[in-house]
Amino acid sequence: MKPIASPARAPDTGREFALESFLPYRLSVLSNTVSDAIARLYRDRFGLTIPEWRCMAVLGRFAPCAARDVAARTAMDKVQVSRAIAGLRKRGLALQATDAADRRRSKLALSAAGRRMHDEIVPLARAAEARLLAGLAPADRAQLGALLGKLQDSAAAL
Amino acid sequence: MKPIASPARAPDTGREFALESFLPYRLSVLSNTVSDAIARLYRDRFGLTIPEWRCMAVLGRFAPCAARDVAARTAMDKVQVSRAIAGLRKRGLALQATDAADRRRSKLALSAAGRRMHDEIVPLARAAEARLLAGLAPADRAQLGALLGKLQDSAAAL
DNA sequence: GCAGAATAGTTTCACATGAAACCAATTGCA
DNA sequence: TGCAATTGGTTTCATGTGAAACTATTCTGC
Repeated sequence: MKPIASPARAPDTGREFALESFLPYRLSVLSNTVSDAIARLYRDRFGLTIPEWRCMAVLGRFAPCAARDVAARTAMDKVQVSRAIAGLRKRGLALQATDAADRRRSKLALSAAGRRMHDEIVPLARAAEARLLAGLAPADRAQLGALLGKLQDSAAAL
Repeated sequence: MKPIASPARAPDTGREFALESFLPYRLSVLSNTVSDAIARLYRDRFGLTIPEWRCMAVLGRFAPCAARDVAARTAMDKVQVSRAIAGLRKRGLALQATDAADRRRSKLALSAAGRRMHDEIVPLARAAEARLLAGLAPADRAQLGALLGKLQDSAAAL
């Protein structure tokens, strides 16, 4: 039997359960395919993991802010954020200070080197996204965004 | 600062990089949200992991077949399949024999108990999918399927 | 027909990841 | 005021996961 190139999209007969057209499965496969490609880019060119990149993206836009704010904006938990920030700091890409107003909190920001890397990655990330969307007409893209939003709301309510 | 309930979908200004509207990020968050909900269902009610459920779904439809066929149809690698099948066998849900025509290959199938569990899960899985799609008109659903297909093709080509 | 390459599947090992424990600081309220 | 509960963040520990090694079998081509 030949390997199956990409998840087939056969119509479901109703009687048999067709995994390949089951939405949770399709989302998982798609997300993994995309994440693998993106992760390779960040890793090979910049030595970053996806959690590190997410933190960098948030700090690039909202610094200075606390780790809990980064967590809220990246859909990661505080442990993931703590480790990702530790990784960025170890390479001199992020800076951490304690917030004087509330000494439990940290004040996080990108270093100059981190900002440079961030500014270098952003266009590459946009380009990868553009390749992903290349086959879609502008109206399709808008529709896609709306549909993903609705699905996210339904999924959160499950 | 308040926690952010679900990934916001603010329009991108172009200058700043908006993680929350970055397609790979949105797909990852959505897929994780859905997978978590689905995984909880399988685990709490049936003690199955998602890889185990995927194998069960494929065996329910295509048995008897070899592990490599299961791998091709589930987008998992052979290690994941091996472990998932081991888990199913340990609980008497799957049966394994060696293929007489090619003694490297295995002949996998569901046991009677495995078939019963499968037939019990399928309607629940369909119901969960239906809840996920509840907010979408039939035309939207068709459109969603088409868009996910195009994205999958582009992503595989990255 | 046999030596080397390829394939199917399992196991091992090292590392990543998540849950829970933990420390420090702040808040709430009796 | 003071002390229990909460919050922010890190660390520990136990488990899950992936890459590579390994075994067994079959294919290839000389």
